[in-house]
Amino acid sequence: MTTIETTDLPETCKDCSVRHVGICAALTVAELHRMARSARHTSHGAGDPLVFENSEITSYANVTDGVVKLQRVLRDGKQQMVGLQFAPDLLGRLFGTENLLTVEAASDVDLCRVPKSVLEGLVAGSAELKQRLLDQSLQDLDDARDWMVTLGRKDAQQRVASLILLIAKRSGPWSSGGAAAIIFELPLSRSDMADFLGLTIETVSRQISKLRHDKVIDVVNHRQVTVPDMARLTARAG
Amino acid sequence: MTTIETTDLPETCKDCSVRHVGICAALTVAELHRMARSARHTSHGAGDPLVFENSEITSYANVTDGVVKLQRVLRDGKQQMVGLQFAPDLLGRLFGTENLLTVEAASDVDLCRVPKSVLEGLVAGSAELKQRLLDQSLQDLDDARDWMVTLGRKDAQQRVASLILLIAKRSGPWSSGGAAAIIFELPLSRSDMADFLGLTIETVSRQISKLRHDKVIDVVNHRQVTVPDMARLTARAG
DNA sequence: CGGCGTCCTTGATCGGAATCAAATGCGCGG
DNA sequence: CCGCGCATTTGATTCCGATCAAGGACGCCG
Repeated sequence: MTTIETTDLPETCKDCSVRHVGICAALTVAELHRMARSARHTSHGAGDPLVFENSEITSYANVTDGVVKLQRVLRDGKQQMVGLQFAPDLLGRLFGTENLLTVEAASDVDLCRVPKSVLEGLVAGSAELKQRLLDQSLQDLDDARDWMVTLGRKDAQQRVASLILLIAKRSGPWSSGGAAAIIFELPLSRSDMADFLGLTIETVSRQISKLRHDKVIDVVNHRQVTVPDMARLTARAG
Repeated sequence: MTTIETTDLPETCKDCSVRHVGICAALTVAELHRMARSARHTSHGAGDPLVFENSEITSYANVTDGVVKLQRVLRDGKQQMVGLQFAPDLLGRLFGTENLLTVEAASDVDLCRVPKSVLEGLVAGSAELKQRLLDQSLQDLDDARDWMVTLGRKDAQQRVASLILLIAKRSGPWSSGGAAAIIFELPLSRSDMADFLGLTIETVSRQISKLRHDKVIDVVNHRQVTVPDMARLTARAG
């Protein structure tokens, strides 16, 4: 008896929000089964630690919902965020043996964890998957380099505007032409934002107040942001 | 008649310094021939522009000798260096259509240029090559994230020490145990260093003077650096 | 040898973000 | 409803690095 593809999908994948994007989109049904057999879905609250720096890498994880912070901690306790991952990004340094980063849930997060050996086996067998991973790492590299410019050459005002812009863009694909206001929830606390931006909490807060005073953004409850005019925010981001 | 591998090598590859490393090490002799047929070696003096931001990508290039700067320029003329490439790194954003970076020779540089379509054809056909490129981009990503920490959280002294340390490590593999002094040539001008570090020329110069005064490094002719004790330099780098 | 240009160093002052300190707002449990 | 704890905002002061401004050092070319 022949069935259509969807009925053959592993149970865990059937309703998965990332089934058709990210690395899962690059897999055949057979490969999906192989992965799903050892995959496990987990949920985490905002602020939960997901991976500790210097721990051994034993699994990778697909972000199926929420936002995850990647950070590096200095000996003196200061920390710098080096990336944010949204669904459907893959978490974990491929082919690494040791985690170089601390990973924390920024918002509530759902993960689909896959043992290291299983994913690496799939990568070895699938040129398409390898291609997908290469694409993501190249994109991450572009993003990291963009952020280096922000950290190295922008002042506090431009940095804060850059971050809000970044989140606005990833929150909802927005019609670039339209002048409609964008509304979204910040997945980051002021402290997180400071860590991302290489600033202090106080400076972040002051710059947000200034942007608000200048009517570039509106903020309610510290978290919900409205951007009436993306072009004006973009201009502030340098 | 059977010949040993080396006699079958393309002429251009026979004496090439990167023949056995980087992407070339991942290629079969046949693939090397295919690449060599359209490859072209070029030499460039320090400071020569190699690639302009926003230009179309038409070729990739293997760095066979020297050091290359990757930088991003802001509208107001400020610039931030986002990476350094040494032999045998591959230059050029894979699968991109447009250069997002300005590329300049930091020192005298030799390149082996390959048309975009030729290299991409080879990548499509060789899992090993794809793997090698994935490895490099993952390494570049790790490096970029390391540097984000430097830019976001370190003070001027630590930044300058970090850069000298980085160059020292890439200049000559040094026996980590030994206390022998390391001597090397800086491939970067003060201005380049400032661009890399998100500082001004004056601040870089002052910090170098301070490191010299504290006997952490010795400098002659502005360029030749001696590090008597790597551990002490590492400590200064934060 | 002397003059000039470029790169680097050093000094004086200024400004923006960090730090120190306090007030306000807000959620939560009693 | 009140009081407590935490995150955020706001204010005052300090300090590091940018900026402005000279002064060397070195190489190149006449």
